[in-house]
Amino acid sequence: MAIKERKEREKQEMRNLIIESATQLFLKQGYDKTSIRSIADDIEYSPATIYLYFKDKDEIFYVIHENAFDILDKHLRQHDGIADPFERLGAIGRTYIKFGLENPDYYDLMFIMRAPMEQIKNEEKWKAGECAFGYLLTTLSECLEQKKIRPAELHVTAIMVWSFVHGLVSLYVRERMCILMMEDDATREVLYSSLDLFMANLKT
Amino acid sequence: MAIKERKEREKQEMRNLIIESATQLFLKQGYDKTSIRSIADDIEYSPATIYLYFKDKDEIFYVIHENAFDILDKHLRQHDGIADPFERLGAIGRTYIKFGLENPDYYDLMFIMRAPMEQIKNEEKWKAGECAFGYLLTTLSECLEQKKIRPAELHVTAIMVWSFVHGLVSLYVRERMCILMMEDDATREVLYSSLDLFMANLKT
DNA sequence: GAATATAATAAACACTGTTTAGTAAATGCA
DNA sequence: TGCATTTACTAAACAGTGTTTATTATATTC
Repeated sequence: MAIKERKEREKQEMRNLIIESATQLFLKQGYDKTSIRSIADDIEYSPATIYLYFKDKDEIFYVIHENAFDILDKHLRQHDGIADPFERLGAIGRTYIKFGLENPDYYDLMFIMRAPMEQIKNEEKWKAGECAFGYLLTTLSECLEQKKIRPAELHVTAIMVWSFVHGLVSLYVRERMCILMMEDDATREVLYSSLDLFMANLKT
Repeated sequence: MAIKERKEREKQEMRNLIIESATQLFLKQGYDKTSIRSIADDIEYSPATIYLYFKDKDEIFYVIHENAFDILDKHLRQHDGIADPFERLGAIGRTYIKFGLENPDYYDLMFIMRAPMEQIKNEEKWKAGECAFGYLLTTLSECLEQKKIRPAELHVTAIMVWSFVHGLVSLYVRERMCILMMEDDATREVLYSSLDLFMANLKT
């Protein structure tokens, strides 16, 4: 019965085709403008076909969402080698911000958008997200252990750090940094200087 | 020619009627579900009539957006009496967070949503927003003058502070704090503890 | 080869924001 | 007062959206 396996493979290939097209369109023109019909056009199938492979639009973007978390995770883990946890924390922070500025659409989908949240709240609660957040927790608990930062409850510290970098990126991504009335390059410099100041304040 | 004045008044009344209805619907069911047709239904006029008073949906929500900034501004200014700028800063922070948690839809419209941003970028650049941000700048420059906080460039410091509180509120409002896997009350407590920790780190 | 299961789609449904063409009432002027 | 003009309003349409249903053509099973 190799036919069933082939069918399964073909089904997965079709799902991949849809995800690839959706990702490409999404990164090119954003979530709202990526309609089911535009994906269907792109892969040269009818819109209804897409619903044979995905429950709804959210399910498609939940897969992209998961992929984005994998990419961020790879970026952050590249600092695993840094022995000093405080230095590692700084590197993670810079990389997080860099990821957000360079992949605003991914960042939006992961941490700002409301759309595919129904999926996220179910499933293995934040699977991918827990991973990156877990990495922050481990790094911070090392910092606390070695008294590199002010003693405080681990989760409170983690939320403080995450909120700060998320605030930086999300205000930038959603164009609220225009209040600075600076050129884009100057604005980005303020962001990174702001991270340096934050880290200086954090240090014991 | 009192007729012209009456007509002008009636026009303004109609605009107010639309805004009131839109605000009420928006706060009850959010931006996306507040359609032009639902507003029209509510005020018992045809959808096309609304377009005689507002250019498009964005223009309606830009007015609500402005009103929301007025409300936030009033909340923040209530701490004008606090003489010590560092204490005042803490009070402003708490009030900012409280406003966000208690008015998530207003907060969303003001600092997260993409929708009525076209309007904001034009007009008297951030008029209302500059006001609240300006208040933060004054308070922080007093803190710097009196050496209550670590010396640093004013705008860098302001962005650090704003990003942090915005991060807190926006992660909460867009339901990313569920990563803590805590009850809502406990999560809110973490937020406020996180503010306390941030302020402690900020202090010289 | 006939019966069944699978894959794909055209067309429709119920929405959305917005525009256009046409109607009825209020106003300005003689 | 009577007529022309401006104003206020709307029904209907347009071009989209996500999603569902009924139907057709193909592939698989027996």
